Amino acid sequence: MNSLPGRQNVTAQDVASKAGVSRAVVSRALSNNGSISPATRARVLQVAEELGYQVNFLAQGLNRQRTHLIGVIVSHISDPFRSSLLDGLLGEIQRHGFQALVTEIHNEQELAETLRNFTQFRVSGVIVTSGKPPESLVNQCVQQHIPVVGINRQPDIPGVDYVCSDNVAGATLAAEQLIRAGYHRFGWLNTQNSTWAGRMRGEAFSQVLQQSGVDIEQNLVPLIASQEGYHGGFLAALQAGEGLGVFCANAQLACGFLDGMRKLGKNAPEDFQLIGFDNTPQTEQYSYQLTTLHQDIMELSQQALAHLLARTRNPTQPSQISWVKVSLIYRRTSPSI
Amino acid sequence: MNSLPGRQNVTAQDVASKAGVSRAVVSRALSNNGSISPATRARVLQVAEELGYQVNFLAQGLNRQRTHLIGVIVSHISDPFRSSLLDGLLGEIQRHGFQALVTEIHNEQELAETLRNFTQFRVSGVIVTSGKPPESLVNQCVQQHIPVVGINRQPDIPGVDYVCSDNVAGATLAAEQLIRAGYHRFGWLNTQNSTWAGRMRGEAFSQVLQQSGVDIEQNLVPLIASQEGYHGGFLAALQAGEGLGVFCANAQLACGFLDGMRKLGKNAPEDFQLIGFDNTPQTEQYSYQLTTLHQDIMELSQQALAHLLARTRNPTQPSQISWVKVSLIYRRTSPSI
DNA sequence: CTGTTAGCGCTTTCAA
DNA sequence: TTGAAAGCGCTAACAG
Repeated sequence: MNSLPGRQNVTAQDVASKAGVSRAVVSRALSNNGSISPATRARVLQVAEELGYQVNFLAQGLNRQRTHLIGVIVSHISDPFRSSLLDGLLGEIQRHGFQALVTEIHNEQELAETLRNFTQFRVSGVIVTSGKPPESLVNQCVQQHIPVVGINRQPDIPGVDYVCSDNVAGATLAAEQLIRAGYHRFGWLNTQNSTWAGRMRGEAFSQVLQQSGVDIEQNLVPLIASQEGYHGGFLAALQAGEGLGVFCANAQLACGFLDGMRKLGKNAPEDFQLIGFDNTPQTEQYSYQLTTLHQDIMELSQQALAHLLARTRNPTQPSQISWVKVSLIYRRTSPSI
Repeated sequence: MNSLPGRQNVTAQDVASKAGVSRAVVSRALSNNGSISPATRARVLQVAEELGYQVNFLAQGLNRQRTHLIGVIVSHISDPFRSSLLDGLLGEIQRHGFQALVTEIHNEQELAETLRNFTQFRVSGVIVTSGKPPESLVNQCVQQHIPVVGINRQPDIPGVDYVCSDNVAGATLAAEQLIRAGYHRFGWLNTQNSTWAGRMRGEAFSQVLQQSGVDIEQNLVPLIASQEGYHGGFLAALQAGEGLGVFCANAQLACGFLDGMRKLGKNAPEDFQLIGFDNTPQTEQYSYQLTTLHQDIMELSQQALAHLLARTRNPTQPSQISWVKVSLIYRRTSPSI
């Protein structure tokens, strides 16, 4: 062995020396970029292996002006849907040979800082699953040819691609199902400070009901939770009247609402019906069995990566937006008819 | 404005030129490292601000041989406890001014690759929440002075620090509570391929029972789930006999078990009692109200970071291990007496 | 096909 | 206190 014990790190130069070639050849051998004879290539690879050579990504990135890093902006990852989405995204990111730089934000200012930090690492792309990035910063990314894609965000920044679940289709399925179940009075459950996706679902629900002849002034009851998540839904149950067909903006609110109603001695589907959104693992559990709209996380993740890669190839192409199909999963709280 | 529109990126040289100083001075101004007169410092900072200068982390890292990145190895992040832990870790990592490189692994081989990739980015530290890193690779980290800390891992690699919830204390609390509740027959629910932490909880439970005079051959029933998570617990309920005081390795199994029992028409605490581990948000919900051992995620995360920082200062110190206190949260499935 | 060379952008001795 | 200069480790254009 000629690797000294205290040796910090083996570099391309070390490999070059031992293989009797120049640094450049080593670079070519490892990146199969630039011509090199199969024989030397093999020899270099062999030596690299022996020496346990690992490319220094910082040096590489500094040169290429780009790393194999993808920045992911998330929030509230202990929320089941969000952690499932992150799960899906990480899978796709890694499948494509990237590594994820994940930052959890708590407000828009952190989002801005994060975006800056990402560019300082010369990431290959940014995925935003939470918050709304300031347009000026996004433009800086665009200028630096760093693709940005938003998931379930309002698609309104030029140069950014979006992938969203088809909220309108989802709301339509929900409305139709509740009408089919014979309901004439409806509830729409959402938090006070809803995301864009949540609001969109509510508006579409209302619109479909109206188109079906429902007097929404009289017969569509807004149930506005003063806080997010399970607890918000639980408390909102106190506001709920009798015999509603309820559509809910997300799974956590829905589970909370269901439990809140149970505490009041009412249950679905006997006393009301309930359709949630997201189809998180919890909604399937025996104690909930919530009828819910399934968001296709695999598809969302795949589309997100596809957009990043496409825009890497063609940075100036017009903003793309894909709507991902949702499907209604019939369970106990609003059974199939 | 003298920043050209198509300008790729403003560098320290740009700032230096405009401020009429050398690159070196700019570096000093921004890192307050090396002496510099307050006046020039202020001027440089001012100019940097105007030009919107951002340090190139790749160049910086290449020089310093270290980035402000911390690698985090996770798995199954859609699991509630794991996503909560990741949440806590990200919070701590960011609070200390680092960014998280998160990789989800599915087997030990991916773990090894990930560890390599982390070192290729010259991370400041590695946190392992899943899997068991090969000792040889960890040693390479140690040699390169990259601190490694394991969370809830078996503490057996020299040079690695560990932070673990106090499983023995938890199991003891559970055993005592079930005994206090008057049980003479007990169940221990775990998955077939358990983590080290899970096994440890089971062994401690058994031991405490034995010390309390329970004939564990006769009266400690092992309930071994053939799969992980909620579903595993659900199916395991079929094996469960009557009138057991059950302790369970984690929250997901416990929720599944509870639901499985309910499906069989049995409920806690009437027909059996159940104590889980983890205190995930779900265990608190109205439909579960699971008595459970709380893992202090904030503390786990803080200790993990503390170890990383300590070892950064003193890379060769002996392996440290901190046991984090757990507490029993009394809820319906095994009420306080 | 291979080697030489000139950087990528920053930090850090070492003199001045 | 400041500047010059030597890298950190790698890539890519250009000759040979």
